[in-house]
Amino acid sequence: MIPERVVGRLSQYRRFLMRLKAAGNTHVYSHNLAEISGGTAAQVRRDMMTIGATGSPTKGYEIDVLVDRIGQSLDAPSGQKAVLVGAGNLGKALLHFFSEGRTKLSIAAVFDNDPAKQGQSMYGCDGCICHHIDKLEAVVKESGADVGIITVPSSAAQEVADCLSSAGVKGILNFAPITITVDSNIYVEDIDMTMSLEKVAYFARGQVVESV
Amino acid sequence: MIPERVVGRLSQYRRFLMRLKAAGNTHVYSHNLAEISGGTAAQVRRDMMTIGATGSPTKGYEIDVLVDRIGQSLDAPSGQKAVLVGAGNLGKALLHFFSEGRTKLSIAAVFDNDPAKQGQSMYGCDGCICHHIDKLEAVVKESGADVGIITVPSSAAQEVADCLSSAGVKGILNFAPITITVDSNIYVEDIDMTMSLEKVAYFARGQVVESV
DNA sequence: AACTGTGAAGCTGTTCACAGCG
DNA sequence: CGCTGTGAACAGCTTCACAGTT
Repeated sequence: MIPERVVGRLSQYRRFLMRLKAAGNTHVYSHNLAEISGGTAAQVRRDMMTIGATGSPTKGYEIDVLVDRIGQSLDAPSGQKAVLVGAGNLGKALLHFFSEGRTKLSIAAVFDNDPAKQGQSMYGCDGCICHHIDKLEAVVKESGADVGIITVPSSAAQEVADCLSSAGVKGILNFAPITITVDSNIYVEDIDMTMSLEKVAYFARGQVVESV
Repeated sequence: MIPERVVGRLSQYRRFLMRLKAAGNTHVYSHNLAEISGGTAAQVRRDMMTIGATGSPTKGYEIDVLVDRIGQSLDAPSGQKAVLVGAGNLGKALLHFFSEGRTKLSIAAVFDNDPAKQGQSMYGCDGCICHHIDKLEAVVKESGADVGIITVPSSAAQEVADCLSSAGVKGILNFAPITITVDSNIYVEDIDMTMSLEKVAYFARGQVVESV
């Protein structure tokens, strides 16, 4: 089991590697990866150790091999599905984001309470249509999705989390700026934009960052 | 200077406190705050120590006092302004998000390259209109904004970062899934949704989390 | 010479544990 | 009693430093 921080960085590395590869490169050095991840070369090498990837002192790491190794470490071999609840601006934005995903992870279905949105086909969701939330459990079970994404307003977030939980998802990505409580065997990751903005605002002020 | 993690938690605490207050409460215990922040009571008390807040053994912390203290620690006394670049779905979602902000932080202006969006008035932005990016430097300087939010596609993110940088912002909240490089005295916070999703997907699989 | 792989050291943030208090 | 405030112990991650490799 890979530590959370490492998983995050591996995800970053991979995206960068794809980009490098597309640009025609075949190898990278640890310090290249360090640059984009905001870490050090030593840290990158540690991460490589964690997933058992190795490189050569002269050439660095071979991109194809590395991407493969990261995939073996992070991806479900047979693919993985997520459902998105909340088809507002944020939900739509995410569909666009994730649809460029060449990974083994796809959005299987979209749900929303708004009758006007139901039946609408959603970009990025394999031409699927937007369902009423009543269908959540059925769709999750049928599709075998194990990840839920919450992009509904705070007021509805807990309720949606409960639905997802009883539908059987194992992980939740929560965008509502509120703490949702679910069974402890479900992994919850919060993206709290308000918090991030307040952090930036704080550090943008006066705080001089040390330059070496 | 408060550590990054602490700033994040303080932001969370405050939001929860506002909610408690609205519900008619006057006091909280450290363990209440621990619950919503996913930490321990000891950690909450440490955080309180960091900002010099104190409570009483019998009543806990007084909400009004605490909110005030957090404000003194995090907020710019005279308010702070941010500009948002990229008025797509994500940008619009953020405007809605942040417009409920009762804090001292507001979105002063929105920019987008799309001529169809220019001149359009944007919800949540004080009735302001969407500007062409050419105006960025001028608007930033005039409004005194010191935070920039990047919600443009990856391909344009670095360019926007450069504009923001030379316009003089001191902090950037970057939603593009790519590492932007700017002068080291600018604080950059990345919100990498793809990474978060991949994390959730990873931990949703097989990984049994310890229950106490 | 420049990079990888890694034991060991170092840090930073977290938690323990307990004195003090209302 | 149950909670706060805090020195001290702890844990996990990060970085150092250097041997090994090509």
